[in-house]
Amino acid sequence: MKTTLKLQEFLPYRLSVLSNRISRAIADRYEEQFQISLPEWRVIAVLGESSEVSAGFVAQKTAMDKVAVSRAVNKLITSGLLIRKFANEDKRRSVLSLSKSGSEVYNEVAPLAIDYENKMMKQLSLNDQSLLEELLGKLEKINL
Amino acid sequence: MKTTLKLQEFLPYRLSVLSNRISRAIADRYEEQFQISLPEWRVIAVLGESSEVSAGFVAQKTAMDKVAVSRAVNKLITSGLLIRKFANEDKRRSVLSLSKSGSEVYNEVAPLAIDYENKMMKQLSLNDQSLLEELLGKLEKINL
DNA sequence: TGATATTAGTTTCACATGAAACTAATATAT
DNA sequence: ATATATTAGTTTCATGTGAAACTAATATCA
Repeated sequence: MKTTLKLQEFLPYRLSVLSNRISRAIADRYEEQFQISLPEWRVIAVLGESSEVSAGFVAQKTAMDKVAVSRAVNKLITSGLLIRKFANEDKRRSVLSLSKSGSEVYNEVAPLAIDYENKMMKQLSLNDQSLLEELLGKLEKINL
Repeated sequence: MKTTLKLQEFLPYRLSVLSNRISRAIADRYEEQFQISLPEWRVIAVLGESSEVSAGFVAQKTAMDKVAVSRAVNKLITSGLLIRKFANEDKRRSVLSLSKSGSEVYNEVAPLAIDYENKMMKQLSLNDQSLLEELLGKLEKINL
C-alpha cells in the first residue's frame, strides 16, 4: 500500500503514457498512409465488424462520445468511405455502412493494426501474453 | 496470433479506453476541487518530488511536450502555485518550484491520487497486483 | 387526442492541443 | 572575434475536442 506519490510509479500515469505511445505509433502509420484520424479509424473498425448500425451503436462500441462520432461520420461520408441511410422505423436513427472504398481501407488498415499488436505481443512470453489478457479483463471490471 | 480485428479485443484500444477512464475519474476530482487541469497537475506532481528543476526536466518526467509544459507552467504561475526563476549559468533555463500554496495543493492532491490507486489495486489480489507491476514494466520496454 | 418527455444526432461555443515558426541565450567552428 | 549551430522555452496558427444548447422524430402519459 503506497503512501507517497512518485509519478514514475503511479499506475494511472504509467498506463496513460504507455497507451498514448502505442496508439500514437499505430495512428501515425494509417494517418499518413490513408489520411484518416484515430476517431475516424475507430468508426471504420466498428463498421468493418458490424454493418448497418447506428451512430449510437458506434459510439458505444468505440467509447467515443456522440459528438466525436458525428464528426468522424461526416468526414468519412465526405471522403466517400462511408454510406449513411436512415432507418424507416425511426427516421432519426442513422444506418451506417462502409462504402466500397471504405471496405478497402478497412481491409488494408486492419491487418496493419493487427500486425502491430502481434509485433508487440511477440515481445512477451506466451505466459505473459495470457496474463496480460487476464489482468486487462480484471482491470476493465474495476469500479473507480 | 491474431489474424482478424475485433476492437473489443484489440489491445491498444482496450488500453486506451481503460487508461482514459482511470485518468478522467481522478482528474474529475481535483479539477473540480482545485481548478487544476491534468497537465497542470502533472507539473505539480513532478515539482512536488523534485524542486528547482527546469521546464525541460518536467517535460521529460511527465512525457508531455514542451508546449504543454510551457502553458501549464504559465497558468500555474498566474494562479500563484508555482515560482519561476532562471538559472544564472544559463539564463534560458527556468528553475521551477512550488510556491507555498502550490505545496499545499500538492499535499492535498497527492494523497487523493494515491488513494485512488490503492482503491483500484485493492480490487486485485496481491498476486495480480505484482503481476500488473511486472507486466507494465515489460510493456514499457517494448519497441513499437 | 394533445401535451410532455425522451431519444438520435447536430451545431455552436469556448477551450485544448500539437506542429512549426520564432526569440533569446549559449556553444561550436573558422 | 565572427559566423553558425544548438538549445530552452514561447507564440502563433490551424485543428481537435467536449459540454451544452438545439432540432427533429418518436414514445408516453393524461
